[in-house]
Amino acid sequence: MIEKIHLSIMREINRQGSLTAAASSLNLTQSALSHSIKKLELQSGIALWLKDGRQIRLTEAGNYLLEQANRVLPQFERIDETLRQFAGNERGSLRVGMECHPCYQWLLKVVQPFLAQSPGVDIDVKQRFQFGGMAALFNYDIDLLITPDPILKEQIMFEPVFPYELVLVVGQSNKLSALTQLEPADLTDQTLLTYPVETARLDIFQQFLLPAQCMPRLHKTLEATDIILQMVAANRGVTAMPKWLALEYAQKLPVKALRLGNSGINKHIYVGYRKHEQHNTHLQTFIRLAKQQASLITAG
Amino acid sequence: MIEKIHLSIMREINRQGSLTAAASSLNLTQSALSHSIKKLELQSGIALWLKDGRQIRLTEAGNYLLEQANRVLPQFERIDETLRQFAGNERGSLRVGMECHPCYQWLLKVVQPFLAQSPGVDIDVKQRFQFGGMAALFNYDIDLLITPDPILKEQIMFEPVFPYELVLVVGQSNKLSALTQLEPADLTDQTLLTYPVETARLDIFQQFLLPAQCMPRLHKTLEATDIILQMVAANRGVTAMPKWLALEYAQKLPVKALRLGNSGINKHIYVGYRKHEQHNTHLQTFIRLAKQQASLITAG
DNA sequence: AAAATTCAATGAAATTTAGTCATAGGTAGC
DNA sequence: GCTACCTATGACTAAATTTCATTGAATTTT
Repeated sequence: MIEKIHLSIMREINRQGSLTAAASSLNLTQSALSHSIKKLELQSGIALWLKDGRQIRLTEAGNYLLEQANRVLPQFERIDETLRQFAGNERGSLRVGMECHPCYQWLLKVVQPFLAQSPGVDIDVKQRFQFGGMAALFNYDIDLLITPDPILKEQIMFEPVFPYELVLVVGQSNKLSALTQLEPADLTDQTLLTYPVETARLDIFQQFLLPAQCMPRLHKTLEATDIILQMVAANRGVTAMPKWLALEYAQKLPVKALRLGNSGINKHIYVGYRKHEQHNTHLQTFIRLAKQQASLITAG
Repeated sequence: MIEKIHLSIMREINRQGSLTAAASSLNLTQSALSHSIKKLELQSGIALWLKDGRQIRLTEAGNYLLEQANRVLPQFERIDETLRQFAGNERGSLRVGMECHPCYQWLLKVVQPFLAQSPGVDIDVKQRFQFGGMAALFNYDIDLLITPDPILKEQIMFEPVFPYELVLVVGQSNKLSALTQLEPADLTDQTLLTYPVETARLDIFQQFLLPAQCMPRLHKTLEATDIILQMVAANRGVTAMPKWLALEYAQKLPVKALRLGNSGINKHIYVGYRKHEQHNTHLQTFIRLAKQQASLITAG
């Protein structure tokens, strides 16, 4: 069986033109090389060199093997180089899971500087999970989970990244837009638009409507944030979203952000990761950039 | 540095799902494999597997290396297979040199059965030599030389392949076509068409005209046999070629073959090869087929 | 033409490397 | 909690690679 060293020998003898020179270039004695090639030819059952006196000429088979050496060896060299990059943390990938639909715009603002800073590191964003984000984190389907609802577990570390207030967004022609602050009962004759996830994961239900045993007149689900906002602007319904995002939309569309309850619904976005990976450089770089971006938003 | 064995280990652990199974599949003990991978991870300075209890999961770097293993190892397997073919004489190439222009048609009839019989062996035909066919043979530019003029040398073996008579081909409207046999003087008012080689290599000069101190009225050279024959048919000149080839053309064109001198010019085509390669299977196969084809022609 | 130099091959010895054995510590399943 | 199975580890061993010392042959130099 041909080994890598055999390919190296073929290439080096060809490059150097003599056994002695090839040997020293391979950090071997001439004797070792002589033994090696003899064994190789014996094992493969075929002459690779024609030796006339001290002249060395490749046989056909030898020439073939040389070609292969020049083809295969660079592949090993690239593997070595890439592995060195992995070891030096210059290469890798970060699989980010998102359980926070409206955070997508913000995530984009984190990904950009991250990619610029770590040229060898790829980012993959997943938004659909068969058994939820936590399971995906456990199963190594993702490395980082962005969620407003951390679940405390022994193995998983959660860090708050930025605080936000959940507000209700209504169209300017909606009668509610006259108010500055809402009570649960205000929604009973409204159409509520949300992402298509279980109500258990919608804070507008969990923290606002259900405690007061109120329900909206109608609950419709939509995939795309932009479309939801268009609907709200047309007064076809109302929706809940982080205040910072609502304010962004309010600049472009005739919508208004209203506080939910007396003191508002205040939450945090968290990032979670497997505890034993807390020293993963890429992970921490990402979190640092995420916090940085978050502070820009909350400040603005 | 990554070695082939490391790639094999990556692939086998992935295939088998456990160290123990991979070890036995590699004909190693579990211990040996454990030692190996530990050393590999230590040397490359990077974890390739995450081991949680008895579960094994690849790290990113490990996954990368696995991909490379699945890409590179098959290349080794192909090299091994090809080398085995070389060793079993099922593969190789034969570089044939030709110093006999009209033999080309005949060569094609030899090449065809050869390629069919030896699927792994390529044939390369060379017709132009910087320093002549013998030098090419010496320099390993060709393995076999087909020539009507063997030069006896210590290192080179020549074998006659088939006898032929050199005849003059004239157009049917040529006045010579009335004769059955020619004397040198008959050509003094003719245009002689030959291949563009030195007259020293043209038997019509060496063996017929020059001994009688005769010369044709005009000597024109042409590259292509077919064109020469067209010219002869149009009575624009005469040419010399082996009788068997002349007869083939006589069936398609209005030309006639005439004997040169009393008993004709009788020659042989020879094949020459380096003496120490007399046991080269492909060479001997080729020569056998060549003789076979020759006997078909001389019989017909 | 002789001498000196360079190169490759070889056998024996030495060294390094890889592999085995025996064993211990865990985890998963019953 | 028991059993079966898997991995890790240290000491030992076998095998392989490499070196050393030497020889013979081919080139080059003198």
